[in-house]
Amino acid sequence: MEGAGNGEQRKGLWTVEEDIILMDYVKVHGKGKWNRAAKFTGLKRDGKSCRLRWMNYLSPSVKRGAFSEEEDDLIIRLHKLLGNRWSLIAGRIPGRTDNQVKNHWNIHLSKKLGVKGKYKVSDSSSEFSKKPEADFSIKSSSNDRSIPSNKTEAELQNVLEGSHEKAKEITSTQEPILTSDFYDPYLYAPSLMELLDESLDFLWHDF
DNA sequence: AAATCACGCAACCGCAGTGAT
DNA sequence: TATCACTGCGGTTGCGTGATT
Repeated sequence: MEGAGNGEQRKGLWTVEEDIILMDYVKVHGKGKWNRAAKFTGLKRDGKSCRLRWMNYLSPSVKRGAFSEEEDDLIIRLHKLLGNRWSLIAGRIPGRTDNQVKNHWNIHLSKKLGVKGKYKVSDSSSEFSKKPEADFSIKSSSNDRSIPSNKTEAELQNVLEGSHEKAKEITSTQEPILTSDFYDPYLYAPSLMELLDESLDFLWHDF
């Protein structure tokens, strides 16, 4: 891979200078091709590191600061439904990354809920507690936000498909909340979040 | 004031999936 | 069709910092 012949790779925390270099690169070339970004900028970081730094920290869509009660509540409920599918959960919480959600869960929420064992989600605690054999067959167009398959799959699909249409309606009449570059109507329409939240409610009573 | 501990966050690692050639 | 590069994800680790002793 890249970097193999590149002598020493820097590790650890990013410096301000590195951040600026990476941000400048993204400004000009856009996201993606992170390995090339690493080469092009001369950063002694590999592509994965550049990507992670951007996604988790530099991206303007990343919300900093403490999690709100609403976010906590949403995470708890989505985790109940989806298990440790952090990217999926984060995808439903505007401005939060999977890393943030994961950390927040492990540090705060798992304690709060008395979940035993770091990262462990008991098999029974999550309806969709992952495994490859499960049919995560429904894919959204833009990303791997697949939806677990089980008896509620169709319902969930309806929720999300309906949400998609509603999102278009909602977002077509309002300004994007965040920069267009990262704008995802699935995620950033507050009305949609409420809708999704309400729509999922019927799923919770089974748990 | 120094040492220790606990917590929180950022970053790394390994693997799997996907697309391009 | 096979291979490779790239991306994304979840789990884990390491470091910085504030609190406590």
